[in-house]
Amino acid sequence: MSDLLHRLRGRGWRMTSQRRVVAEVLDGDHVHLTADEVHARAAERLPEISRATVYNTLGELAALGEIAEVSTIGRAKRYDPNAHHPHQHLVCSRCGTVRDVHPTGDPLADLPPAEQFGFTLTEAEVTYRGLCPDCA
Amino acid sequence: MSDLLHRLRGRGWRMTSQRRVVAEVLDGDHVHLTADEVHARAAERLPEISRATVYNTLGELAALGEIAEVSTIGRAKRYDPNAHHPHQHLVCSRCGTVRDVHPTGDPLADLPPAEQFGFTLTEAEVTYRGLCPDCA
DNA sequence: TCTTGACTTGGACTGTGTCCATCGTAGGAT
DNA sequence: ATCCTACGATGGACACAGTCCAAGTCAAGA
Repeated sequence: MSDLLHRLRGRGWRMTSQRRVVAEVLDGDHVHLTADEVHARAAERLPEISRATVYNTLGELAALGEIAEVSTIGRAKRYDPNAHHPHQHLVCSRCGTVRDVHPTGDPLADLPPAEQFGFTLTEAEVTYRGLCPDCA
Repeated sequence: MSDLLHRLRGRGWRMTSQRRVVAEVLDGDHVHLTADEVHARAAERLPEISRATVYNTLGELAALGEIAEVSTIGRAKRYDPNAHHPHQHLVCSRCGTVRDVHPTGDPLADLPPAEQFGFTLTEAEVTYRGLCPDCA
C-alpha cells in the first residue's frame, strides 16, 4: 500500500502517522471493515487515534476513489480497498459477512438508455444476498 | 392496497388502524419512503401513531416480503411497496432520489457457481448510481 | 528554525433505529 | 352484546453510526 501513500502525496496530502496507519490497516484484498473496525485496528498501533480522524480519512479516501464504500441494509458502512479492481459483493443476510465476487457481463450495459431517465450514470453496484455456509 | 390488507388478514394479522394507515401510505408505484417519511404521512391521518409502531410494521411487512428494503450508503433505509414486481434502482449520488428501473438480463444468472462460495443465493440487487438531471 | 495552515482531537450533537414496561384493543368466546 | 385476553401500540430511554466544532498540534515549505 505504499503505492497508495505515494499517490496521496502526489495529490498534495500531508502525510501524518494517523493517515499512514489507516492506509496500512486497509491493506490487502478481501478486506471489508467497518469504520469502527478500522479504528480498533488503527488504535492497536497508534492508541490515541480518534474516531473523527478515522472517519475523516476514510471519507477522503473514498472521495478520491482509492477505496469503495459498500452499501448495506441497516448496518454500518464497510470500506473496500480493492477499488481499482472491479468486482461485486456477496453478502450473508444473517451475519453480514462480505465476499468479493466477479459476475460475468457488465451490469452498466444492461440498462437501456430509455431506462436512464436523464441520469449521468457512474456506477452499477451488484449485491448478491443469501446465507453463507456457516449460517445456512 | 386492500389486496395487501386482505393477504395480511389471511396470515393471521390483527388489523389495527395503525397498520391500515401504514399500508395506505405505502400504496402506489415508485414510492420509496424512509421510515420517518412514512411516519410523517401516517401521522397526518392518525396523529398519535408512534415511531415504534411504524418501525415495527415496516419490519414485519419486509419480513413477509410485502415490501422491500432498499439499501443505501449512509442514508436511512427506504421502503419499496413494489416488491412483487422485480426491478432495480437508480439512485442519485447527490440528493438520494430513487427511481425504479428494469435492466435487461438476469443478474442472478451472471454469478457462476464457482463464485458462489457455498452461499444459498436468494437475491441479486443492482443499484445504478449517478447524478439525476436536477443535480447534474 | 520558523511559520502557517492543514490535520487531529475528544466531546457534544444528530439521525436512525431498537428495546421495554405499560396500556389499549381486535376479535374470538360466551 | 359483553367479556377476555393475547397481541399490538405507546413513548421514552437507550444504542449505534456518523458529523461537527473549537482548540491544540505538527508536517513541510520558506
